[in-house]
Amino acid sequence: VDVASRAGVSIKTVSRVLNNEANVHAETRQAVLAAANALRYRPKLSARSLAGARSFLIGLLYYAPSAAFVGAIQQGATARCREAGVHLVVESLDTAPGRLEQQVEHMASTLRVDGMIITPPLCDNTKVLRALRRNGTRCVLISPDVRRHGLPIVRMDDRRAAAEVVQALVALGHTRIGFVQGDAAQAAALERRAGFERAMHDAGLTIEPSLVREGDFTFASGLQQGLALLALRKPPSAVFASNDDMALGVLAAARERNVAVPQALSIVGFDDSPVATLISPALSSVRQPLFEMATAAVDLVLAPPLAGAETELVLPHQLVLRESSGPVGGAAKH
Amino acid sequence: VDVASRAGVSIKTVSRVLNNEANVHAETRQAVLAAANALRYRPKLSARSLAGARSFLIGLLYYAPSAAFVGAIQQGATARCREAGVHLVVESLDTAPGRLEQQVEHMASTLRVDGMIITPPLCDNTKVLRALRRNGTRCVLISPDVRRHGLPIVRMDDRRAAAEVVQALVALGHTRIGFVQGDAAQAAALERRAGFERAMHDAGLTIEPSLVREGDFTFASGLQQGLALLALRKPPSAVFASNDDMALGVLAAARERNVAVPQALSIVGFDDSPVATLISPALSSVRQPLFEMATAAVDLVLAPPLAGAETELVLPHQLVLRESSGPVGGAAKH
DNA sequence: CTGAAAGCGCTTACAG
DNA sequence: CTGAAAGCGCTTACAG
Repeated sequence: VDVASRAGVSIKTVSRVLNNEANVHAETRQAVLAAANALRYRPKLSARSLAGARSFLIGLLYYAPSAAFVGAIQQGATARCREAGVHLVVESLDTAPGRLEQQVEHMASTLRVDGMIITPPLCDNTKVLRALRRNGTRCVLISPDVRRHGLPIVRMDDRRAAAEVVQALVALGHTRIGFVQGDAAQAAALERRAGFERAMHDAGLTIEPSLVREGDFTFASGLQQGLALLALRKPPSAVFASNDDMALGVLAAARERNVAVPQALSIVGFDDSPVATLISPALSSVRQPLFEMATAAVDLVLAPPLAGAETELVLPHQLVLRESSGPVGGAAKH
Repeated sequence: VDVASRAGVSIKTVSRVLNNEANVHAETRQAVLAAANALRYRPKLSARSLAGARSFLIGLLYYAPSAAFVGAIQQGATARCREAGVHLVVESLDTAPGRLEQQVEHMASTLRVDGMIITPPLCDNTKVLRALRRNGTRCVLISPDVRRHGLPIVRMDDRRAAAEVVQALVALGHTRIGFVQGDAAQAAALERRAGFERAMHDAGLTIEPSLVREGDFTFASGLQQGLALLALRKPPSAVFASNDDMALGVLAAARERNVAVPQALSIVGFDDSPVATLISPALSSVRQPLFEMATAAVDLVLAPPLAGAETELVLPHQLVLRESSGPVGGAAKH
């Protein structure tokens, strides 16, 4: 009202200008802008939200995430939200009681976010997704295992990335390449394994069963399988671990057995977690485009409702070769 | 309105019941609750916010934080917010343009959060704090360097924690204890150094200048100072690095010089970052009570406005001794 | 291109 | 212990 009277127009015109609507005379627009500026006027979100169809709030849903994941995702999400003039509401579900749908339902119905970004493993929780759908909440899924939800999806190509790791190792002369698989309950673990197998096959290499080990994404399992691999009569010259935690386990195994890395054993991980550059030798790994995935997810949430219904965005990853991998039978360090 | 008519009362009474106000007849209360339940009624936050004095939103302000920090803080903050029935809005400021006050001002005036949790280094940014104060936003600071803001503060005792590290090393028989300081621009770095010096003094040990090195909290500086310490004519038997990144650098230095850890060199870090248990030997470190600090910060934000004005909460840390530290001249591993 | 009116769904301040 | 009225600050739907 103050802005309107100062600019000599109606509040409706102020609303139009501030919402960048069409059909406002250029001069009128300037006058309103000037008045708003002079008065340091800021529209109140709760009023806009109550009267209109949008809340200017985007939800980000976590369930027991790792610190590195939260850190990377949120950097992208908050940055994009700031640019888009919306705010990011972070919700993490209680891991104790297990009535997840109910928690989600309550959250969605009181808060009325414009859309919600769902991270693993919730993006594969049918009940949670159904509760959200019932509520009419627009959802975007990040890296779901299953892709038949009919919801917009943002992910990377785990299979291809894994294949590229193998190709890089082959290019360094490795032929005996060990593989440590992640938790088989997660599709990413199987995707990475499939990529490993495909690339080995494409390179004309046989996959020796004893070189393919089953871990569970933990450091302990990496250590255990690393020791097992090094104890083989003919150990591998390179090990590709399905994530960084396990790669660090393999590295610890090599240390324990006095196997030089990368001279006698190359190690490559997956995730490019912060720790990769906090150890020596720095760990070769696959950088997941988490920042970009989060950015894209915000865009999809904000996109016209029908536009992205079947969208599946596959963002480019990056293989980062550092000190932990090198030519087979490599020269001494440095 | 629907709930009111179903329960046969006025909307005002419904409001009273749902807000847990006093002065409602027990039977009336039950009837309203039953009606609300049957109708699956959920109060709409934007309407409550517009009409009332609260927004049910708490802001969490970051500026270029580390993934580990965000992960730990947010776990605590989101959990507590869920319990308190409020929502956490995460804002990270643009690191590029530098008009931080303006960004903060815009955010606070449009969103109208009930309060804001400010993390380092913003909690020491006078301009940001002033912009928030001008706006009337209730602030709680996490681990500020300066403590004269007249604002509620939540922190840990860095000095005491550092002293405890030294005491633990002394208890293991160490007398030649090296110290790697963090970035002197951060008060925590100086606090930890002060704690180191005090404990050395209290233990009756002299501080040899060559054993006290200046790092900057990075892995590279830890590596560099670690190498310098090990190159001394009489190297230390233990090194206390002011954070985990630098401790990992010292560990890398020990590896490079073939110094066994912890047999020939004990190493203790600070932060207890996720990586501490992802390496071998697992890193001894000081666990910051970040989860608890976040929880407490939410409580302070929600507390009666005047109550916590001068509050300073110092939460207990924990020294976690793992494999990287051991008795001086320790026996072989295992 | 512009505006007057109604209404979003709650809480507040007041009366009884 | 309960309720009728006004109002929070915007957008919507409509008229011109």
